[in-house]
Amino acid sequence: MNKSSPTFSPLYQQIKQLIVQALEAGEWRPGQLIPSEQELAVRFNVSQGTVRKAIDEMAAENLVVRKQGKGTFVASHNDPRSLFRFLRLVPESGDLTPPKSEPLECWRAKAGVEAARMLSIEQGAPITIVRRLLRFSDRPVVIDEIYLPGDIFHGLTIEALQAWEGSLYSMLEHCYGMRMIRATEHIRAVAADRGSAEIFNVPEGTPLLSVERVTYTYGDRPVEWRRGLYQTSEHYYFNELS
Amino acid sequence: MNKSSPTFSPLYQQIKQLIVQALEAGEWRPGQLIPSEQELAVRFNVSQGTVRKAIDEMAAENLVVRKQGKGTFVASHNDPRSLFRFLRLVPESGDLTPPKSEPLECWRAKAGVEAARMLSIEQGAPITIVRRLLRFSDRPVVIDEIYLPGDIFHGLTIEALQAWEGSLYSMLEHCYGMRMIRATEHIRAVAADRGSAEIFNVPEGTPLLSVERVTYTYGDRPVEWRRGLYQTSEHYYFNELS
DNA sequence: AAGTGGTCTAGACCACGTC
DNA sequence: ACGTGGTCTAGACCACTTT
Repeated sequence: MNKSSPTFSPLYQQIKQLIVQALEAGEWRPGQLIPSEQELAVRFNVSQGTVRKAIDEMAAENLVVRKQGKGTFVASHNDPRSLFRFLRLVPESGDLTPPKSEPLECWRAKAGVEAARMLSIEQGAPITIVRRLLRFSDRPVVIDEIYLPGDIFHGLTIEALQAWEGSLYSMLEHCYGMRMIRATEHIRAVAADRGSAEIFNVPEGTPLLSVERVTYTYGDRPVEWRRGLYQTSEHYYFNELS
Repeated sequence: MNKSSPTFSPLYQQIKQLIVQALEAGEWRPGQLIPSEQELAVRFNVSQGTVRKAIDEMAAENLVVRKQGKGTFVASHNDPRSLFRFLRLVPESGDLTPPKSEPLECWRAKAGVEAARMLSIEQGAPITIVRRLLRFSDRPVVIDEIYLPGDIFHGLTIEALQAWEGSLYSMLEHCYGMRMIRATEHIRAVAADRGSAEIFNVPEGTPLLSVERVTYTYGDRPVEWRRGLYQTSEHYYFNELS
């Protein structure tokens, strides 16, 4: 049916896009079961094998999670397994208890040049900025400054952030239906300025990791820009190259 | 054939292991063409689809590279595409010309406690240590100190390192038949000591990225341990989270 | 024209979880 | 017993590369 088409794309890719669109439209919510491969095969009028290959790719991209004998589920940031997917900081001690988030500030502003470019929005568009502290075993280890497009995440307040149990992404997913899919990070070593040094209780000038992240949702749309300062005397950023 | 076996493993996984063993044994060298799926199916007495799934996984792990119409090739570090797979440092300018390696020292020693643990060898076993500088556009950006098991990489000299055009891994692959498959990195921010500061031509105490890497070959055997210091004022470590 | 990997189908059976 | 995803097979055809 795609004979000699210049914009050829395999059938399973087309099916994948249809399923992703259904995900994006919220047809099934994070954590929920999606229809079985057989049902989807009937719905899209293709063989089960073609649906399987589409879902295989989606599972590889962490969009869904397969569970043998049970079915396929929409991936969710509530799942504790996905916590260290985006926060790659590990304590030297090996202690795996998740850090505690302590919101410091939350205010509205207009997007500057840089924030507008990173978030692909108009300069001057409304944004919400969150500053927060992450504590591992009560010790301050991460300071995050988070830039969010205001028209997506309207009504976000520091009270709501304080009240939420769990990660920021699980909150944004639950309250705004926005699922974070992938991110890119730019990492540098910088010197602690006055403010950070006080929070971390280290001398000014102490080397810190600067981690700039842009996070994308379905369709590679950027929906978050943040800069983190990581205090790495007792923690390290873990990365796997393959 | 695996009916109710407690150590059940899918047929395609067994085939994959057989092919990996053939790779490890050097039956086909890096860069070379491996037999077609049909030939392998006959050789192992399974269907082509089963061989396909085995090779699919190997391609996902960068062990081999598929090329439609041509065949499947053993992955090689000579391939320029695999350069930035292990060196995730990118210049701010976006310039993609590969850095130049400048070997500084190369000497033999006995493994200390740390090197022995990282390389899974006996303490006191012979090792070779290489110090080198990486220049991007003639500017010194990376200092590496590289620990290699001496019994694998015997006879490695600074002259050989200086003479080799290309990456260190492509040399180790070509001269010692040792292919680096995957690596883990621990990243911290540290202050430049006297020696590094001089080489980078920055003030002592300047924040630098410390990147500790353990590299593994087939069968998850560690064969390299290194510590890199990255000067990140005009470059950044790039990472993709997915 | 021939050979390779890539796609698509259809059917059988297995392993796992739930009822 | 049933439904789910997971494996395995066999065959047809497509897209790409080389001869």
